[in-house]
Amino acid sequence: MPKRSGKSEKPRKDSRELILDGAETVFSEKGFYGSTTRDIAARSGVHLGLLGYYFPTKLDLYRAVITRRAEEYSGAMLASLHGVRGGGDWEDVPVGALIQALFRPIVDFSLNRGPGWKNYIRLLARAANTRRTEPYVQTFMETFNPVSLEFIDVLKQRFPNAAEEDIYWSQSFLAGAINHALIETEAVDRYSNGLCKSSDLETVLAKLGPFFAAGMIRLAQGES
Amino acid sequence: MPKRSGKSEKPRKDSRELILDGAETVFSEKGFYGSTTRDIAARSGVHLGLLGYYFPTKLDLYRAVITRRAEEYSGAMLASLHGVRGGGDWEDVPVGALIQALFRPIVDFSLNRGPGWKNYIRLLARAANTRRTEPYVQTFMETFNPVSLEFIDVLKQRFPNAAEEDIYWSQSFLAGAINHALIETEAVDRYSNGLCKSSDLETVLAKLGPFFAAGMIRLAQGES
DNA sequence: GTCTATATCGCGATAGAC
DNA sequence: GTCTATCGCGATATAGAC
Repeated sequence: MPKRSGKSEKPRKDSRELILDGAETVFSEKGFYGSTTRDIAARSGVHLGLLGYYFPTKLDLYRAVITRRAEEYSGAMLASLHGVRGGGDWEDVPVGALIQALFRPIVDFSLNRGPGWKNYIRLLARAANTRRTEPYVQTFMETFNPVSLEFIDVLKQRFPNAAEEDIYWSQSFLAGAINHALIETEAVDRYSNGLCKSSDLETVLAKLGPFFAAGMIRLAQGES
Repeated sequence: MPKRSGKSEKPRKDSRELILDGAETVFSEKGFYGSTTRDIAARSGVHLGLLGYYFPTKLDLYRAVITRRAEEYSGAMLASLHGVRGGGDWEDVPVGALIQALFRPIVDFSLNRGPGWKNYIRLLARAANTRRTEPYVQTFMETFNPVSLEFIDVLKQRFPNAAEEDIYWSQSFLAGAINHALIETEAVDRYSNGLCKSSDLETVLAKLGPFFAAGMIRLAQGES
């Protein structure tokens, strides 16, 4: 072990964790190709050569960043989604509440769990908006597709009479909107002259619930 | 001029256009940082050094790709948007028709005007989902922000009693959804096992109109 | 004016010294 | 476990061929 010789030494993060933190920051800001390993090494405060020791390739490093927090994150989303059901039937859950339950952990983790989580979530939103042919999104897909599929399954139970394709399109529209918000392009900040802030995820969640509930209900009624 | 000596010679594209075509293709698939000038040169069928002759930097090339089709594209969107008004009042235009009018040229150009346009539109959708701090989105913003602002202005007239911020959030959600669709991540293809195809922009447009009309109406009613 | 060859320098990756 | 040296590829500036 690197930095823990004696018993009462500072429990300082080891190099591997420092690298993951730095990579998380840089990848979330610049994307996979826009990030350089040299920049990641500098921000992590470790020597460049060490990256190759812990993570043979840049792709391995990216995957490790995704994997590190994946279980805690996807678990929180699924728990929150199923928590809103209570003991009853999915058909009794208001659609807006259902949507907000799924995304509540995103907002909480991004706002209240420190910059690491905020960076992580932005990194994931970037990956979600990337073509599936890119090799670096494979790990993201394998890890988080089950969450999306679970949500889709819940939607099917919530709208048992809706056409299946309308469920899929609804989920796609919703995913696009939330990812756009999580990337924080600051487009809405500019258009609104600061009235709306893309960093204000609480407001995003508050608006997103009724907005997409209305859209889903309309589509499910077959009015397309 | 490079390749047109006589009168009856084949009107072959000159190198500059070939480079722009190749760059459009590569940028739309891999993004700015994921694309290499060598790849662009190879796909354009020109020598690498020629890129530097016509476009000093990769950024200049990217900007030129955006600029080449910008006027025709934004003009078509604005014309279609204002065409749906007819001679009457914005408040009389159905919201779904208004949304579909804005995006109708996107679908038409992407599906019926050749691969160059399809690539161009995907490239723009990528840029729209990129943080505004990235230098390479500057040209995109300057060129297409007026279109978004015009649409926002129309929405304000269509919903004169809505809170301003709800107009901005509505536009943001809509932009996120359409960009996600135009990037064609193929996420919906996988979730639906091929039932829905992200390349099927006609269906996207058909679903998107009623879906987002319902969302906007709900938000405009103040039910957030 | 158009195009090619080449050199410089930063980046990803690796073998090996300490 | 950490750092050095180095290689091949990336972006790009330049000299000069046509």
